[in-house]
Amino acid sequence: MIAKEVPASITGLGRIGTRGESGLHPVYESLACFSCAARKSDICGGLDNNEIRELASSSHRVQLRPGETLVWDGDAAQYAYVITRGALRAQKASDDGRRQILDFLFAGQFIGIPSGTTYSFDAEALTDAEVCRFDRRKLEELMAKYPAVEKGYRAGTARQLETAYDHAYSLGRRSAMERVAAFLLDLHASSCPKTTTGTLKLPMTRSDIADFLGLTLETVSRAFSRVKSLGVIRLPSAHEVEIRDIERLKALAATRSL
Amino acid sequence: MIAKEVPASITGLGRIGTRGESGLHPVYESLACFSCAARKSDICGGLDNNEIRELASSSHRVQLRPGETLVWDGDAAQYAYVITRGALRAQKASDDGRRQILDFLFAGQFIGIPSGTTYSFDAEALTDAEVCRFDRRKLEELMAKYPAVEKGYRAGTARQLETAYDHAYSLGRRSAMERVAAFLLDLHASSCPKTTTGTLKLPMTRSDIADFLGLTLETVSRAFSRVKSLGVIRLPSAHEVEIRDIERLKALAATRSL
DNA sequence: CGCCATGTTGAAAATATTCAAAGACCGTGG
DNA sequence: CCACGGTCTTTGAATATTTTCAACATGGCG
Repeated sequence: MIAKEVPASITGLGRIGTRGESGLHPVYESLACFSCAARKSDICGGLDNNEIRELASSSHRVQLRPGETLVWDGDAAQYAYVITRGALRAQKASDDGRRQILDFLFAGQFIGIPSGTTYSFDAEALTDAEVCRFDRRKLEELMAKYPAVEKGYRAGTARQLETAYDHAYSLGRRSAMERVAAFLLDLHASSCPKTTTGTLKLPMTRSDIADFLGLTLETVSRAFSRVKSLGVIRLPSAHEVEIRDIERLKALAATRSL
Repeated sequence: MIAKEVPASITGLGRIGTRGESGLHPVYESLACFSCAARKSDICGGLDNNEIRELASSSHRVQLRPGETLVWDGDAAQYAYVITRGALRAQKASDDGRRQILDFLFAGQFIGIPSGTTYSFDAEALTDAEVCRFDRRKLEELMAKYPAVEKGYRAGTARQLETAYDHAYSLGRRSAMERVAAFLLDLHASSCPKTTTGTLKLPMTRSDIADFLGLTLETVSRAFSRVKSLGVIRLPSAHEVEIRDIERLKALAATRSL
């Protein structure tokens, strides 16, 4: 399965007509970056509209279908990516079929920059998604040239480490109920898609959640039902969660019993 | 408890007499760095003997007693540290007394550099230990001036992330037996102290191991006994582990049953 | 020599998993 | 538009693993 690629420099909302066509009058040309969901992300956020042209000139938009794998754990890391649309999961898989999801990734987050030479996880699309692909060599040049990019990279890496450490605490020390409650709170605070009324739209399955929380899908489902029966959340559907009492949810996320 | 501090620039094995005295003839002056266990570490390893003087001039050696805390989770990160002797644990603690150890740290590893503004864990000495303290501001200057330092920092951070991801896999998806086996293999491959015959000298208690592996100390103790009874390790004492059959240990670390 | 922290082992209890079955949802094609 | 098939979710009951509670052993250190 080959992902579709479009140069970022000619992809943009300022254009009328189908994506990717060219030859229009320059006044209609608009950089995809200008309206990109990741415009304020760690990597792109530190550059002004002129500087970002340089970044865009060495980037391509890549389209992903649900289930499509963007990078493989252990592969040589030639590219770095910034997610511009949709959701992905970062995961470690073992040959006996077990899987640990490390994080769910949404627009603005980057993949593949910190590792020295190889990717340290699989990254797979949960939904239809779009990423902006950068050549890592070129990105290193840009980091050297624009300290803001370097700084953004560092901030992003620091956040990834922090996320990983909090996750380790959950996996090692929290009960199933606490993990599920904490998961919902994290999603709530993240850039996970939400309805206008604030209801979370979960792009992942119960099995994904289970593999993220170190549980089975049945245990996750039971915990969801339990939190619902306590009146703390509503479940309009299996993939929609309305948080009705965030304080009690916080209590559930930090209390060993119940 | 205040840790003792000694300027790194006048601490060294080339000196005769008590640590920290000054005024001797310059020919006896020897930089502590030259014989430092962390000389080849990520931060210091990229600098030559002349460049390292500049690094040393803004560093201090700090002595730690067992149980002493070097940095606190959430505190403003003014300093970065490189471990030069002994062992520390990096951990997350919650106010209800639960604790998750994120990593055991030995000579050469650094603490406190990636985070933007605050430390992301407690770092506490397991043994008598010594760390080399750097002002983070100064270190940032050095990173800008010497790309090798910057590169070492990135390599170190990438390794920390990789370690965290592998740990998440263990915590979320491995059985108690697998975790203990994998832990021993990791220690074996680490810079954890060993006897001349290769026997591991564990600087941590069963309780520390439990809090690292997301288990109870009883479960860890039972797993040690089990691996021992299988003839895969010997336990000359509770804190010494001799690996007798590393292939079978690897099998134990990757097999769900047993 | 004895004390206190640490480690080991056993039995009961709690938590999560496994196996199983039924229900809900989604997209497709008739 | 509805029926169909497959996937995902929920729930129940039995089982397995780990934890908890408890007792005893060990070992370092005054």
